[in-house]
Amino acid sequence: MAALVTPASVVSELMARGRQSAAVLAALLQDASPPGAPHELAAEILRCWDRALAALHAAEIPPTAGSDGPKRKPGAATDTRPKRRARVSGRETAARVETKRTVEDGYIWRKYGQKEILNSSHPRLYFRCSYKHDSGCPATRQVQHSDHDPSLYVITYFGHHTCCVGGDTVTTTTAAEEELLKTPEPKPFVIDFGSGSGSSGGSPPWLSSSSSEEEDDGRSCKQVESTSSELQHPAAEQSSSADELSCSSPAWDPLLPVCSSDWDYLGETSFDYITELINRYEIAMFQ
DNA sequence: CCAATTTGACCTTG
DNA sequence: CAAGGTCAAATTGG
Repeated sequence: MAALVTPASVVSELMARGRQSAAVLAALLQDASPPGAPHELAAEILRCWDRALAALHAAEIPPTAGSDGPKRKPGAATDTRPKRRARVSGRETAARVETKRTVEDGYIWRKYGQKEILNSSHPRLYFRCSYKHDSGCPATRQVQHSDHDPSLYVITYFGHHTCCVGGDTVTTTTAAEEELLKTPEPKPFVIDFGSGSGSSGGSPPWLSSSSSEEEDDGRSCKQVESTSSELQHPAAEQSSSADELSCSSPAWDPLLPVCSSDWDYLGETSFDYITELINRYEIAMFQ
């Protein structure tokens, strides 16, 4: 695994980091300034990262056996079930998030399973993008109580959204979610990005759909990953106004000129640029 | 009636 | 073979 360091993997990781930095930036902006152009710009940057990552992964993962390659003998048993997907763990990049509530990430999730996990006292819930069938969106996520801190939920994202719904078009929240979204108090959350592969399927946390008792209840967000810990700052509680946020803007066009031109502009310096912005906000907020 | 969730069974991987 | 991931029929709610 670690042996293979291909240019593509490096790019992928760098892009993932950039995307996550953008997420931090968006969160910081949300807390540091009133709604406006900076927010929109941050959101667009975020989506650009998402799209780029999705495109990159589409190119990386050949469509060959990627889909449902039923290795199984067709007439096995009596079931009429057409096919089953191989498990994805370990193969795809995953972004892990620990949160005290079900984070809204701009996507509509549909629960498709629940499983008791061996070394965990709580079941794991399985969600996939509601647009899986419409758009073939491969994004999935798993939600589970944290073992160490039962008040935390560990959300793991797999795959990237290809449904173009992220962030703005939708905001169908379930009743349970709306309850959750009513928790207005801003609390600090920790974002710690990095990790080897952490290209999150949609970390701008905000929409989800579920009603299971296992999944929702906290308030603040705490995104945790493995590598760096330098990106820890108090920031906005981001999900409480998710619906207004996402509904207000027209459907985002992933190919808006601002994206492509900004890409060219940012180029190699984007990380430094974002880092500098983050540092500035960090300094400002700690003063 | 339609759509989302629940839940048990099935399938793949290690 | 056990554990984890996914499917889809049944159930439930709007």
